Amino acid sequence: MKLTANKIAGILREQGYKLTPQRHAVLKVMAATHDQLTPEAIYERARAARPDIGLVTVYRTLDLLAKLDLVCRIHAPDGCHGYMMRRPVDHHHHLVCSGCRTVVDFAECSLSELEEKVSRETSFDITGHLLELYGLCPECRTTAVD
Amino acid sequence: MKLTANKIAGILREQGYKLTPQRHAVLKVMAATHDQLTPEAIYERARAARPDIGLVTVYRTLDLLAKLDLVCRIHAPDGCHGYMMRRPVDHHHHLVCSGCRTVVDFAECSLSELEEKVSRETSFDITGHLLELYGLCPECRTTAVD
DNA sequence: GCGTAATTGAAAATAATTATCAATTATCTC
DNA sequence: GAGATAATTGATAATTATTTTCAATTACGC
Repeated sequence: MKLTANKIAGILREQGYKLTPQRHAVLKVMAATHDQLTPEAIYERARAARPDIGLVTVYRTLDLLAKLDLVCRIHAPDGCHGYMMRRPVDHHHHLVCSGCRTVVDFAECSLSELEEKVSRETSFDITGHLLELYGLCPECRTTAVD
Repeated sequence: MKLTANKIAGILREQGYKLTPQRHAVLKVMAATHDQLTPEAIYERARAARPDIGLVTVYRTLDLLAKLDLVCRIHAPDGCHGYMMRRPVDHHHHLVCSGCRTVVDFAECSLSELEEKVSRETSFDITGHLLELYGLCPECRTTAVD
C-alpha cells in the first residue's frame, strides 16, 4: 500500500492538523519522487506548484511529517540531511547507492535476534535501530568498471 | 588492542602528516573519553591542554582522523554531529542511550547474510553499512521508571 | 641550524536551521 | 455561506555549524 499525497493529507486531518496548500505542495513533491531530497531541493520543487511558499514552511512541514512518521530522514556517512517519503508503511531500511544516491528500500530485517543478544549483554532496553546499507547500484557498478 | 593517542600519533607520522601539538591535544581528548563529543566539546577540552588551539583546527583534525578511519562519526535520529574514537579497531557498531547519550560498542554483526540476500535481490554491490541501536541504559531506564 | 611545505589561527564567508511576530487562512459552528 | 478562532504562514532576523582564505608559524628531513 503506497502512501499518496492525498492519503497523507487525510492522515494530517485526522491528527488535527490543517491541510494548507503549502503542506499539500510539499506532500506532492515528496510523493512524486523516489529519491531522497534535501529541504532545499524540496523547497525548489514545491515552489513550482506554489511560488509563494517559504523555505521555513518546508522545514516545518518536514518536521511535522517526520514526527508523524510519514517521511524519514536519510542518513549518509557524510551527513544526514535528506528526507524521503516513507514508502512502505512498515518497518524497512535503506540501501543507498554511493554513486548516484538512489535509495532502494528493503524490508528484510533480521535484527531482533541481534537486539536481544546485545540487550542481554549490555542491560540496555533497546528501543530502535538505524540500519542502512551502502553500495553501488547495477548502473553505477557498470560505470565504475569502465 | 586499544588505540591510544600515542599510537595514533605514530600512524599519523607514518602517513606523512605532521604531529603538531594541536593534533596531539585533540588526540588526547578523543582517547580520554568513551563518549561521543561534538567538535565544540572537543574544542573546549583541547583548550585545557592548549589554550591557543583554534576551533578550525579541531574541525580539520577531526576530518583528518575520520579520513584515516581513526575516529568515527556518530549518527543519531536527530542529527549526526558527534565524533568518537574508534576504539575496537575492528568492525563494530554503536548502541546509543537515548537518555544520557552514552555510547556502548558491540561487535556482534550478523549482517553478512542480510547483505547477501539484499544484494541478490537488488543487484547492488554492497560495500558497507551503518547500524546503530538505540535504547535506554540501565541507569536511565531506572530514572525513567521513577 | 635551515629550508620548505604543511599546518595553524583569526576573521570572514557560507550554509543550514530555528525563533519571532504580525498577517493570513483552514476549519468549526452556527 | 459568514464569522470566530486558533493554527499556520512568510519575512526577517538570529543562531548555529562549518568552510574558506591567507599571512604567519612550525615540524621535520636534511
